[in-house]
Amino acid sequence: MSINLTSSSYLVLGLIGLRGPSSSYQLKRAADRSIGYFWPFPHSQLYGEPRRLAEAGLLAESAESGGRRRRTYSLTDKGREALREWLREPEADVYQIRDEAELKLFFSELGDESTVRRLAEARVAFHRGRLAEFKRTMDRLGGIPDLEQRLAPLVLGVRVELASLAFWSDVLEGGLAAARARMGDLAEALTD
Amino acid sequence: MSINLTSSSYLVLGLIGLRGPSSSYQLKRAADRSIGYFWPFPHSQLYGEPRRLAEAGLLAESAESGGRRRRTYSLTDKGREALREWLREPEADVYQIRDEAELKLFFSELGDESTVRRLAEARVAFHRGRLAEFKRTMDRLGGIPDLEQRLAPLVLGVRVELASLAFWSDVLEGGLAAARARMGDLAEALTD
DNA sequence: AACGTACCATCCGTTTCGGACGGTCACAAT
DNA sequence: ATTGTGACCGTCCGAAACGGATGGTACGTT
Repeated sequence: MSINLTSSSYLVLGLIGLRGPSSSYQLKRAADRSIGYFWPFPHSQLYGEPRRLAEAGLLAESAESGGRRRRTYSLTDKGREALREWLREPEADVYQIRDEAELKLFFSELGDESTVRRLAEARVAFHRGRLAEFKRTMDRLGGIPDLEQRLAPLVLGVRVELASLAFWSDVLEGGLAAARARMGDLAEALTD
Repeated sequence: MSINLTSSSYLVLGLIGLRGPSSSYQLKRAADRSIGYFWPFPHSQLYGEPRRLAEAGLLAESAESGGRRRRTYSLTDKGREALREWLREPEADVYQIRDEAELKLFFSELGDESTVRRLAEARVAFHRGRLAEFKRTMDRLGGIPDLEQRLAPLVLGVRVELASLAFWSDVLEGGLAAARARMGDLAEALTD
């Protein structure tokens, strides 16, 4: 009856904790607009995982209405407790960045001379796009009070995106050497 | 005979392109110290993928010596061409961040009041550690000339890590509101 | 000769992925 | 009334990724 919970399990539990009773589709929608940026999650998992959690007693499942095959899940006490326990632990095991652009950058000496410049152009546009998306979300949620926590990962996201954008802009303007020169003081950051 | 090449395929091709003929084990070593930071890659793939690429004619395979089951792979012309073509395309399909800490941050309102602070403490230490690692690598490679390209992803990594560290430090010092206030000017970045 | 340790390769059960497919509902145009 | 359309919704399944367990080799040290 006891299953092992992954970060993805907690994503599901947490989303339901924040939203209240939800169907898989609603979870997918909610994830796409928020935490999906920091934890990619294929929609098919949003159907499988809740079922697993329901079997383990962490969620309550209620099937529904006529032709619709929709199921609604809600947190049980056990589920809420599991979530709290996870949050009590400040450890975060998973931290992964997977960026094909950095792959191309690393191998750029195997291409021609325009490789880096063209890559930088594309990446400046890309990160601008992400920032614009983040801004839209922040503007949409900005007015609502007591949202500091849900906005927080977005704030971190913006700061990371600004750093990436600055890097690629520097590459575009002054090449790799410039991007390195404007890196900031590493030694200082380490001794504070 | 034609297989579909993933980013991971190009990681293998590229690594061999940079290093010259290499065994799987050498690739694993090389990846761990460099590009592995930006493209997680389980060691078992470093044995399977080259074989696949050899079957497709992109790598040449040479088995070796006595008891050792070691195989050495080198780029064929076809492999080198595939790599160049990939580099010619500035598009980068994959960009994923997967950070369990951001998950906990997003759901922090479901925990107790100390959740965010404790998380921030742990994360400051974590990102300091990553920066220290990056610094060691940069110092080790810093002296060698003509390494600008291979250092570049590391430079981006440092800049991103500095941004993350700054975010969590701000949270620690002034809470989420402070972290948001010191976010930098989003509108400005978007209009440049 | 025995030991320790780095080096090296494979296997295999499990999880994740993502796209294809198929169905339902509300509403509007015909 | 019928058809159309687009959003809504759920499942399946083959393929790929994952990562830990296992087991062997080379080589220097004691």
